[in-house]
Amino acid sequence: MTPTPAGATPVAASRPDAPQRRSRARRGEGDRLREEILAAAERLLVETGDEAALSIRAIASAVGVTPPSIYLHFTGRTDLLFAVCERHWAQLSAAMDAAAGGVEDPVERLRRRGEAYVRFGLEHPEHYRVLMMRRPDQTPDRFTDERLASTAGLEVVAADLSAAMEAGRFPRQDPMEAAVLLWMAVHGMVSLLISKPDFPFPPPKQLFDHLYRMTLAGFGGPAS
Amino acid sequence: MTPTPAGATPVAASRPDAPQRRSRARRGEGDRLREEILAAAERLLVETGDEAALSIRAIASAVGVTPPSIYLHFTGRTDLLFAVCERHWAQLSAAMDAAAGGVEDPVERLRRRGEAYVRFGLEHPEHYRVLMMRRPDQTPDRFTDERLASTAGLEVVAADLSAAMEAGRFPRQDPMEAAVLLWMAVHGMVSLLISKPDFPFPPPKQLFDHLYRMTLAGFGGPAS
DNA sequence: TGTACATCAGTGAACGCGCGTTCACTGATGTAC
DNA sequence: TGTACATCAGTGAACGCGCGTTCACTGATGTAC
Repeated sequence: MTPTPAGATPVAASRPDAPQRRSRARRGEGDRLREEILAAAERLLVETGDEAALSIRAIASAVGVTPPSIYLHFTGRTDLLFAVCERHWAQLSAAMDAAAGGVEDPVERLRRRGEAYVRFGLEHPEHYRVLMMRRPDQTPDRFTDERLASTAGLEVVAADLSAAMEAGRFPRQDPMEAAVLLWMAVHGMVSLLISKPDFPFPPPKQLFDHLYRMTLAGFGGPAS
Repeated sequence: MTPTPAGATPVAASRPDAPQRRSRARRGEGDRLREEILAAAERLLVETGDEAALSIRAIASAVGVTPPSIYLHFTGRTDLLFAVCERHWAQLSAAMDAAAGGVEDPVERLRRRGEAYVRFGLEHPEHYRVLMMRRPDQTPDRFTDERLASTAGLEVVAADLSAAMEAGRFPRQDPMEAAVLLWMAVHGMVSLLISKPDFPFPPPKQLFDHLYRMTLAGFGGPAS
């Protein structure tokens, strides 16, 4: 994911295929290992699709290093796990911002953010599971409240909803609460599709269109 | 949960407080242990709120029996775990049926079923997690498709939606797909409330009312 | 330019833990005679 | 009514596993003199 940091002079620098030998970092470059650990953990998460596969030993062996080395950069497994999560949060909200970028119409902005949210979830199911579906006692406190709200983009959504209400495109109501409901709707869609992949759901695109009609465009008149 | 089966003559029969000693079952009553195991597992699930607490050893000790005894009635941990789940499915759909029982108006029926669904989820968060949020590879095949659909009550919801459409109370659309969307909406609400209990959500009742307005009652006109 | 030395990136071996599962067994219970 | 015996509900001890984490260590790298 992250490109190899510049200055990695050694020849056999961590090839993802043969993670057997790893060249020791040079004097000031101890942090190189930290990045490699995070990258390997990320890769393991994607490949196995199971957060449980991120054991200290598995990660160490994926990097080509012994387990104790992990502790040079992380205080323990939990710390490492959340360092990985940290990146996912940024990705999700960045994906939504990118999708809405440059669009003026507030309803269309909402639609695009919703689509991006669903797409992120379906394309990174295990990331989404860690972010949004984890047991709360396995989620650190700093990943709640404002952090969570900004990741889901609640303020932005509420602002677009307000604009839509101003323009008479959406019935007047508490924009923040409506934003939460929209969040719950897309979350329900993503998490159910992730957890029950064998259930004969309609295709995601069709579902999302229908959801959009039922919650946003459908207001004020029957669906087509 | 289940009452002690009749004929349990022994004096110190499994008191939930002091599960130390357990009287051996009489000759034909080997199945008594099976029930006690299931009850203990259920109790552990509720008390700890963590499915991971249901280890063979923990359950055995809760019953007052040694670990190998479990294998007299279950082929392994997985088998036992899903035997416990089996009961939750029945509970969820029974709760919804009870809530809608005797109500004629289809929209009101939908509302009551939705409320019951949310209530079940919030009152039994760990049950709900096992039922609906588990990794698919940790859920047995027999818990998908028709089973899942009937637990969520999709057919009944679709029927009520059809009736509501007939009566002009809801815009015409594919009732089964709309039922799936309503399922996703309540699921999103329940699962997010469960996974992020510290997030400053509005109170569940208010959320559900708003959700109901946005999806069902809100169609055809602005919310109050 | 050469050498002693501090620093720093890691290693190797081991710890204790709880887990699911197995196997050979025991001892109370009921039944056949 | 009394006794040998088959049955059945469990037990006790142990297995191998992967885990997170620790501790004392090594050996290459750069720096001071």
